[in-house]
Amino acid sequence: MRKVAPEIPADVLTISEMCEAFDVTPRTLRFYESKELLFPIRDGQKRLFTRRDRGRLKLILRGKRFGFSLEDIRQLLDLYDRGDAQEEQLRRTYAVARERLAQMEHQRDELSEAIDELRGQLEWGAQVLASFRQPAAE
Amino acid sequence: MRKVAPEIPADVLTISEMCEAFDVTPRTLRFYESKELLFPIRDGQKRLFTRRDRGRLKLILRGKRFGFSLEDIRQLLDLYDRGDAQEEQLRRTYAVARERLAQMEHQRDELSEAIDELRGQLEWGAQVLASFRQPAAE
DNA sequence: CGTCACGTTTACGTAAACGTAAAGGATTGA
DNA sequence: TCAATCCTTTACGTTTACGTAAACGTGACG
Repeated sequence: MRKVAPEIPADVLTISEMCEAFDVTPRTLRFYESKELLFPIRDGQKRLFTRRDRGRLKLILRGKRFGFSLEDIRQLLDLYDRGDAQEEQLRRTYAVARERLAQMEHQRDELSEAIDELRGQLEWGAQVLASFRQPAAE
Repeated sequence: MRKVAPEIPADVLTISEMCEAFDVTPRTLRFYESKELLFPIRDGQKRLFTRRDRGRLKLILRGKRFGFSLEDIRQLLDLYDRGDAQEEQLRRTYAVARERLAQMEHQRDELSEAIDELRGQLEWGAQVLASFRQPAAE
């Protein structure tokens, strides 16, 4: 039974429950904690992840999908955290996000170009392969 | 003056000429040689890059634009090299390239999704920012 | 002869985001 | 009490594509 003594919020998850819930490994959660992205409370030795941690992890994973580095994410999270000077913080977050968006669009465009070029090569390859089957008529 | 003695082809480039021509660093060229992607000949200590090396480097750089790893590129280059069993080799190269194309398209699609999602967030952010300027009418 | 300029080798460093192993506490059920 | 889980910490390993530093060779020029 979980110790009832100190004030441990009821809705906390153990590390394995967290892993289950978010499909990550324990190593990942400990790593994020070491990087100050998460701040689970302790029940003796054990980590207990609060609702706040779950919210943060959700944002972290979303950030990763956006291609932000963990360090970027940490900074953004810290901005939300402090909650003071709301407008200025939001403005900065907004700026960072816009920059990142521009990067991603650029990356997408380059990728698209490479895809087109590679498609061209493939077409050529396909024709050469076809010519093996049907030796050139000329 | 370059030693005239042994049979050194005339159209070779020194390492710095290569760097100039392809906009890479010496370290890169030595690294590629160590990975058996390039095979410059030697004039004493010095590397001399032949026409063949230049052709290979061109392919290497193109391969990198396609997002192939150097190891992938090495294998493909080796296939071209051996030049035997033309059809089978080409077929395999073709297969590898198609696979890579699929990967790239997938990556592009994911990126596009993330871009759209991020755009949404930005729009939201912009509105919140606007609301700071023009306190909510309700 | 000294000293640039250019080249060489060897080998450790870097970045990110964890993986993986070792060794050991703590709780629980049989 | 033994063993099975679950958890912990510490710390080295992985991957890729080079960067960077140290120490030295070689040839040309003044």
